[in-house]
Amino acid sequence: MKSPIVPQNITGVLGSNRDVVRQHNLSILLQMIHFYGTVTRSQMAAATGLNRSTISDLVAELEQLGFATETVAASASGVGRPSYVVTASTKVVAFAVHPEVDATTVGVVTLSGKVLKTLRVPMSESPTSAVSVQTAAAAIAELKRGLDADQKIAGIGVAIPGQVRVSDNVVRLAPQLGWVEQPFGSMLSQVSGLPVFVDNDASIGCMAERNFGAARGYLDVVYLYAGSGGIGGGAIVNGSQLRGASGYGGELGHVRIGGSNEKDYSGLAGTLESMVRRDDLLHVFKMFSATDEELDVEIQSTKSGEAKKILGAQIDALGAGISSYVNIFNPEVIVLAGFLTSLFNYDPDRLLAAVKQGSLNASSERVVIRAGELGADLLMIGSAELAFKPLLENPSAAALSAVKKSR
Amino acid sequence: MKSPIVPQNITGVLGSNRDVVRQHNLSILLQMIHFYGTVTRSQMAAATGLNRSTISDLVAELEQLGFATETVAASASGVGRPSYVVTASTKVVAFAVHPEVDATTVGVVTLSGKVLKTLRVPMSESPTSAVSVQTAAAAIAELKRGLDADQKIAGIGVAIPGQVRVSDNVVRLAPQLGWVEQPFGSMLSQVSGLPVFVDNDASIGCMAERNFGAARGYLDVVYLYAGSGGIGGGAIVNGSQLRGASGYGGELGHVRIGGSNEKDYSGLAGTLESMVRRDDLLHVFKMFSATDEELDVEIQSTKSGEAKKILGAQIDALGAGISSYVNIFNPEVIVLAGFLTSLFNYDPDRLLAAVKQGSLNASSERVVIRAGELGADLLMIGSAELAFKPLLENPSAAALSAVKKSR
DNA sequence: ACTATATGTTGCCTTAGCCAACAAACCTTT
DNA sequence: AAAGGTTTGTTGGCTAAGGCAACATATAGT
Repeated sequence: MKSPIVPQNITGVLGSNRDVVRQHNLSILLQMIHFYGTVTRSQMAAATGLNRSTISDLVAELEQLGFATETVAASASGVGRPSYVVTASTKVVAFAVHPEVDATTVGVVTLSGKVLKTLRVPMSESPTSAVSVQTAAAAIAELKRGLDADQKIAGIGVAIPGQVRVSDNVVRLAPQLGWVEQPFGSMLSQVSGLPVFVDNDASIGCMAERNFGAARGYLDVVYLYAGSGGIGGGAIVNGSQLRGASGYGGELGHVRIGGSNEKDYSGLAGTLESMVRRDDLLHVFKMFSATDEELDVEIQSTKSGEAKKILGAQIDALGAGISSYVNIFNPEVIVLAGFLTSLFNYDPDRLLAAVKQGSLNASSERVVIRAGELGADLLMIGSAELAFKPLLENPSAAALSAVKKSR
Repeated sequence: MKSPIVPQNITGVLGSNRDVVRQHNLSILLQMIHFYGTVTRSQMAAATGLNRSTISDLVAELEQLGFATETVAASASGVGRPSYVVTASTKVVAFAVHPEVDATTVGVVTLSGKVLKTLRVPMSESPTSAVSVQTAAAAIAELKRGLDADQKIAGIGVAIPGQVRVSDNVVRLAPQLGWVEQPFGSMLSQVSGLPVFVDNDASIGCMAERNFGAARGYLDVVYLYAGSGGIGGGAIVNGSQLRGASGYGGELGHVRIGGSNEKDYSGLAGTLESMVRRDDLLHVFKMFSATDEELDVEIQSTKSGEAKKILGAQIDALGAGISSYVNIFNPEVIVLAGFLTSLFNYDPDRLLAAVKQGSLNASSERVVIRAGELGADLLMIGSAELAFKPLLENPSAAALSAVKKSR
């Protein structure tokens, strides 16, 4: 979208006034307690540069809004009067939804970042979007029953294995699920009565690892996830998520890295996804399906020459792909997830060598490759973040839904 | 660099106070007149949402700082009292420096975006960094003599054909010039007594096209420039320049797109730069050296079958590269510069087809490919922007140097 | 117990931007 | 030419968010 060149502030307006200052400061403090879990008032003052009295006032407002809780310091450590400890409220929650071919997973996550509960609803066949919406809505209703009456709901975040137009929450294409142009967001919003935020699963994973996991606090991150459905990616550029004009950015699996004519799940030839395939490994190990853990055991213990050959080729291809991303993004850290972790662990030196070989010296000299940390909670935490985002950006304007108890 | 997850504001501090508001508003208004040249006070009020009286006050401060000039409307158009017209001062200038193998170009650019004068100093041999610094300093001294005594200098911006560590203005590697680890910024700063800002030429070109040229106002841009020294690139992600952790980001020419073993100027195989080579075209046209204009004439008028074959292959390779960038960045616009413009114009349909073929449908559906607009002034304007940036971000704290007239 | 240190609280102050009324400059209509 | 309508600039006073300084409070060390 065309827009003024001048940077806008958080309100989307160019000018700042006192209201914007207040909003910004509330937002900063709420983000601090959200991301770090527990922060003392003195830490807040030090980090923000704001006056003690101002912090006091702001925290009081956050508490009144129901987002924060103040407690006296549990254990006093150090000289001086102990500072109050501020914690994110457990009374504010968001739902997370993750539709897959064989199951739809739904969870409740608190503003304090804790996954309260997850429900995995197995599917006998790949669900249509309508079925998936019904399934999700039912699971959410079920989870709602487990909430207290005084809890507030920020909304629903949805992680889709496919391309999502973020502006209106439409799934453009999810090859595995067979969805094309499905307005998942409005469908689920209609049924649930809650605000819904939809995004690509790998983008969500990237953001979650940046906010709470292996890439925590880094400003420039490349994230690669590989599962049975192919390779997805995400990137953090200068601290903000790479989205692109419509939200389709970060498709790092669909980048051409070789001359091969082998096609990937989206029909593109010679891409990273076409050369690093989970199915090829399952095949050589004669497995029909396997969890990442089961596959990892096979990979790390294999004695098969053919398996070693395939692993080597996949590591080289992954290295070539990563080296391109090193040249493009000059990231500080590259986070690998899914079975890419197994490839990395199988022969880290070979992967690093392949990366070095394909990238410019200066760009690659300080880059770190590591595995994702969030495991099973990754997409639950990440999807919930989508719903928390508006609240974090403007706490005093947040419109939360109450939990209506069914009688 | 590791940092708090919470977004910082323009001061680099987390908290906002009244000073920050003032700084932000001054910055916004100065950016408006800088980028748009001439803005009325009523336009400012409409764009920023600030009150008329506030705009009046802010503009008065900018005028007092010497950055803006207010004039009564030249031609009144429309009902109502005509609004004052605010213009960027021509009294504030920056120098631009562009070292190349065969020449060093130096220019003066005003805050209003006008290139006052350029000096091209031809070189008999590729200059060392020391020689280049001396040449640039001499040219700057020469240009200074043409300035008025009441003009102020913001600094010097330098565009380097190579990788630059932006944090300390060190040229890490400039293959054509043969420079390795040259602290060009501090060297030139020492000699000239002015603040110096160094960056990669393609990154600067990208930023210039975004601020003043073909990508003006877009939030997501991919820029590709090809000259005799290879292919450089840049990207704008969500409105801000892709820099990477150390400033080496955006090396879009060094991304592997094919299985070829042909190496590029940085020794990497199968990259875009290795497959789209200006030299190959010069060779087929039996030219030893040529300007982009001369080469373009040959390209558009050639009847040679071999030339057509090479052109076709290069267009396909360029299309493959662009399609990767479409998948990665989901940009709104792709700007081509240097002789890539000629490739595009030779057969736009073929290039577009190659891009479509290699990219995901959703990502490529709205992307526009166009030629750069800024021509010869590109790097002068862009480099000067580097020097203007601190001033634009914090007008009231800007420390400008006076023009000391030699007697 | 006393001191040093760090943090919370309180009341007052400063100031950027807002507001409303009025003035000024333009266009249109009579 | 005068009157009315419209838009913008100017002025004086107002509002409120954050700073400040003094004091209160809670810890550690001696």
